[in-house]
Amino acid sequence: MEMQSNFIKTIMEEDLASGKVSSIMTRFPPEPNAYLHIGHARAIITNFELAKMFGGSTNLRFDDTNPVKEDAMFVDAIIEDIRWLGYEPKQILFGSDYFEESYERALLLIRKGLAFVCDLSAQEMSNYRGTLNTPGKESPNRNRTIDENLTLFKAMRNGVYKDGEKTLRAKIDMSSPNINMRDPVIYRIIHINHHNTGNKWCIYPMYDFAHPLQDSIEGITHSLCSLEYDDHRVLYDWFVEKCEMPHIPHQYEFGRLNIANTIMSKRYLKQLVESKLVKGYDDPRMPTLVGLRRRGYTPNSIRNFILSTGLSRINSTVSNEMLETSLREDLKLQLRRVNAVLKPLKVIILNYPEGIIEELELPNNNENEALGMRKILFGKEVYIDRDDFYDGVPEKGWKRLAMGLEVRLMHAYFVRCVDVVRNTDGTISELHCTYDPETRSGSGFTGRKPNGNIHFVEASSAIPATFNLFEPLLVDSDGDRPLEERLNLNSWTTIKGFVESSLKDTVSEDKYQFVRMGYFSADYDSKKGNLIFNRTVELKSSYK
RNA sequence: UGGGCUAUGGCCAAGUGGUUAAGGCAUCGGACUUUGACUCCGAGAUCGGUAGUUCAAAUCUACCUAGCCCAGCCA
Repeated sequence: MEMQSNFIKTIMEEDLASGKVSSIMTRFPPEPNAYLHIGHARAIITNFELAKMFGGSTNLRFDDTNPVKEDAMFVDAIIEDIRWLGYEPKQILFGSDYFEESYERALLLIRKGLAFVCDLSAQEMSNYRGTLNTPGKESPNRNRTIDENLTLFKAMRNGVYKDGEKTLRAKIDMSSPNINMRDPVIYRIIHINHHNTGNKWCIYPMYDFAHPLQDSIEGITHSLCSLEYDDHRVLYDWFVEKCEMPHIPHQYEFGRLNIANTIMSKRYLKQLVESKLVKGYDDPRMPTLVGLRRRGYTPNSIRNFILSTGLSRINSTVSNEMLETSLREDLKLQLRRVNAVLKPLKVIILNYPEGIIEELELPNNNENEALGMRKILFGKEVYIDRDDFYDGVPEKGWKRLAMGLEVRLMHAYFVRCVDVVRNTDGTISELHCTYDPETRSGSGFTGRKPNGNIHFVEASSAIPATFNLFEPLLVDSDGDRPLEERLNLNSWTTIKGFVESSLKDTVSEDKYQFVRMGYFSADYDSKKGNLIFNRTVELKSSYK
């Protein structure tokens, strides 16, 4: 799938055409403090695809300027996720790689009289900032001499002060209607071990200061971020200019992508994991990339999904069906279409000879010959899905089995239900059917039409398997209701059934289309002798 | 009477003054079908509102309305 036209692509084309830039360089700048989710996928895919489209490249840069919130453990996880999606960063870098240069640029700002050391406490600074409707007041320390600022800032770096005791602030405009311009803090004091730089630093640059510098140093041409940074762009440009950065990057904002009924906030995902409502960040119900992967989503399906949603300056919410459609389309021609019975109902074929097992040949994927043929078994006892039998008189239009009706067991024979055997409590224990040898698939029989086609698994060779079926974690999209009330208590169902014998060597992450049932992927816990499949998505169905 | 951003069918989204406003998802018809799948046909918007500019506007202007973001020493 090609990336469709969007405003950023247009900007890049124009910049290239006008000579404003000679090549495209983008970056994906995650903060290493959480697992990546499908929302991040939009940023990753957009940055990489856009650069690739114009022959440019993309850096992965960990935005690790706040050691109190970040953790090295996420670094490897994020790299792994990006590679899984199929992208290779030109370079893997850290914001902390630039601490020395950031410091030098801060010194430059001070020397130019554009930054000062401020003694205000966090609370005082908040009071001085003013409000959305009223201008702020200037810090009493705003007019310190350049020499004094230099001395103080160096002392900050040297660990003379405690956390929060002083900050370095840009000197801009306390009455600006844009609050970001009201003398923003650019360095704060944090005495804590940093995952990369250890205890080398006790002052850390703020995002607004660090980011434009990082972009400039790396030669980023188009720095893409989300809409809420729109108000920060003027500050971004201010730092690039005032710090006299030789390369001038430009920031462009685009909207975030949300999926209906899916919450992606870190706080929420963490809450789900810590309260054990899910089994971890890679729980197949989670919108994390590790969760989607475990569920069975492919990198290509995620990429196509993201590209199909387009890109604009609107925070959009698309339905989950778009993601599901991408998965089906990706896998449709790639996978073997095999038989699995999720809710087994035994069928005895009364007139089929005892002790005979025959082999039936069929295509692995009737839309893709390249996948070849395989054999399945058929015998006197088979399993069909309970949902394929209607206990009673079905409405007309029913296209499966019921007492007295005849259906085709796909690629085998027509069978007619002649008896329903029940347990003492009235539930069905097994079905008795008869088959018609003349209706063997491939024989060219056209004498009559069956009442539908259902799949089956031969009983003696069937391999027991566990199936995990999922529903959304949330039951509705009413964001105003408390989370606890929105949780779907049936989001995970485990059932046991059978798969055809050809699946015996299935290994973790193997994927199949189970005929009429959907796309499934072998779970990480699946192993020979104990097959476990996650249902990634169901097949579409017009049956109500 | 703070600032910024946005507004095209149910959900996304092309479109940047000029034939019947792309496409995808969803929906509803119909054909086909050894997956109620797939595939194939067909159906639906006058572009937030109003008033202007123009021979001509979703595209320009003004005003209005609605939604989102901003007052971390978070990113």
